[in-house]
Amino acid sequence: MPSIVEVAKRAGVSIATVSNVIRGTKRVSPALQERVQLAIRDLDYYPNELARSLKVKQTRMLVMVLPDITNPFFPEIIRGAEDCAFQRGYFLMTANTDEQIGRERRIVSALRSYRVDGILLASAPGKDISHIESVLRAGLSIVCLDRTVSGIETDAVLLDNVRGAQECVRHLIQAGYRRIAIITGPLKLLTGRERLRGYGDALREADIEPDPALIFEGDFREDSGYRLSKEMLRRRRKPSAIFVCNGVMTLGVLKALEETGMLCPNDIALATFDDLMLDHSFHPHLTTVVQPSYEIGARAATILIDRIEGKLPKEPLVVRIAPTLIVRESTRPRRP
Amino acid sequence: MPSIVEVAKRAGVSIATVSNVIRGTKRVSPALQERVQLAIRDLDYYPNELARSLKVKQTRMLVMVLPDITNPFFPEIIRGAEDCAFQRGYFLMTANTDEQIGRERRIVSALRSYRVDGILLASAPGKDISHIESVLRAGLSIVCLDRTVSGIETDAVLLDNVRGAQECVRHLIQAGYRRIAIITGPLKLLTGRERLRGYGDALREADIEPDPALIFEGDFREDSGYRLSKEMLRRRRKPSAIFVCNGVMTLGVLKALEETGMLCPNDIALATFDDLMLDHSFHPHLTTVVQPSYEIGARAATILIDRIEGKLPKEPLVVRIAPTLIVRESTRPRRP
DNA sequence: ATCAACGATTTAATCGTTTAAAATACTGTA
DNA sequence: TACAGTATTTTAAACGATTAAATCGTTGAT
Repeated sequence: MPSIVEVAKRAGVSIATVSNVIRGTKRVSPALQERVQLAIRDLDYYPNELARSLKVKQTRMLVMVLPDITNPFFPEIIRGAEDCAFQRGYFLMTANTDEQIGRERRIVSALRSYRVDGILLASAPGKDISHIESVLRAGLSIVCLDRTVSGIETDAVLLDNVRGAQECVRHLIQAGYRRIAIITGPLKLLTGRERLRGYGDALREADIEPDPALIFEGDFREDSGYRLSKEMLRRRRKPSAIFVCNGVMTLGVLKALEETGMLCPNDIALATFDDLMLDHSFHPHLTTVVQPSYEIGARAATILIDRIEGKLPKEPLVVRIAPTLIVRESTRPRRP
Repeated sequence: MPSIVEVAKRAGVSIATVSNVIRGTKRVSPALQERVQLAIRDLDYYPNELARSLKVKQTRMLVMVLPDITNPFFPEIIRGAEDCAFQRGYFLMTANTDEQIGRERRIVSALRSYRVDGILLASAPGKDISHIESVLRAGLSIVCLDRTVSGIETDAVLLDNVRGAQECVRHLIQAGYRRIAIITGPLKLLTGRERLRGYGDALREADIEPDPALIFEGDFREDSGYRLSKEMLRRRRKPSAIFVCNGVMTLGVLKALEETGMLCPNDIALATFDDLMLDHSFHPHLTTVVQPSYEIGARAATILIDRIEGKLPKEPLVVRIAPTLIVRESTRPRRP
């Protein structure tokens, strides 16, 4: 790999001149520009970003750290962030923690050593968050995504979970359902707690006292959706509707329904978070709280870059994005 | 961010000593080791990987460049590669090209400037592949994944597409289907062509002449599955089975089936590539050619790292991974 | 003709590491 | 006590860029 000195030599100029024509920092005469460009072509020269970053102390590199890349909810977020980053001259990549706080630590440490300019983080649950604290103290910018890291104040882009859940459950109630079960996310996750809160709010609003026997704590993975709904369908007093707090768990619920031979919405109604692609294939179509994923990603990247470039006031900025409720057949109004 | 000189100062030693205790390159006395470690703790020092990489000319950074992060086929590949990379002391991230060769160019160029050690590439289709050629000439290692870049010789990990398709179609024939339609991938992609070939092979093997009217070229996206199957179901002479060449297109096919009111497998049989999660929710369960995605990723990363470390002979290494056919209800044997 | 003023170019210091080579400290032996 | 031979530590030169400061040429005014 040729370096700037080889380009300079070949063009018969100093390395400063080469640098200036590449970056356009200073005027250089057309004649020299020409020669330098030619040398660059000839040698197939690509500036060494490591050296540049070392000198100017910024890498223009952003990384999104995600807990579970197999959750189809995330890819659109990536695209939104990527597009935004590119527009503003940054480069975005993705890393994956598998919901393990240990891996998250490792990755964040590595990113710190690589001196990336900023991190978009959907943190894995866990109590030891010292890696985040220390990286923040070191001056790296972090924007939280989808979930916050509890006990830490940063910029964040979050869904308005309470409202999303509330509207959805409210809709179920209006459609005539009363015994509404919920399969929540992990309650150590903000997302999990907030959606549960929205559920409770909607019930109380309609003077229904939330029944602890109808609240099932899942973990956002398919299997917990399967297990928990299996369990609830085994009970004598079954719910008339289930509200599932994310799309992946819903896959498990569908499997359980099928196995128990229950039909939706006649035997039981179903509403869910996250619009996976399965609304096309599963019959009936599911009533869903849809998150504007692309927008969430784009928004988070915007804030991150603004923060990096010092365009934001000191106080952490927390943005809540509104979800949309899409009503489909799986919650058809109940015949009285 | 403190640098090595600050650590050295605080510990009262030279920077060389600090470097030596961090990297363990040379013996240093326990006393000094102690002092240095302490200084590192106190200052919360993280070595600057940019400086290190600049000096030693390697970054230990690998990047997987994917065409479509929303295709659920890829995430497991990422995990396989990630695990392998980590084990061997590398760091892996992901970038996304959105199937646009232009974006791929940009990303690959950026990676080149960042001096990453290697790239795992599932290339976007396109004729201008000069960016790949030039990056290879520069000595960067690339392992192709899922698809090759036509006209270029590199290491590659590919599915045995011909065999996968062939076995699947053979199974359809044995189950009594004769008019078997195929929805292929884009034929400019190796994957697309090979699966079509397997389809043809299986038919001819059974003395059935492939009927051009039953061959539909899709693009691996959901919409093409929908459109093409809509079209084929409008025909007077319908096929008795459809073989769909990837999972995402199958979602479209299912939607079309539902809209036209056709039932599977009674009205039409269905077999597909890629086990998306939908086998739980869609009834009946689909006969599927399953790719061992995790293994593909792990294998590709292994080869990449071996190549980087010079453990491989010069000739490009091309590995074919065998898929597995899982027979489910969607291809139930036909009643004669 | 002289010289100030300006524009174009080069020189050289710097970023934070690694690592050969030099310097220093320590050991045991004669 | 002196010294060879190690073991440990330090010095200093890279790596490949950026950029302030110095230098070099031109112009144009006097």
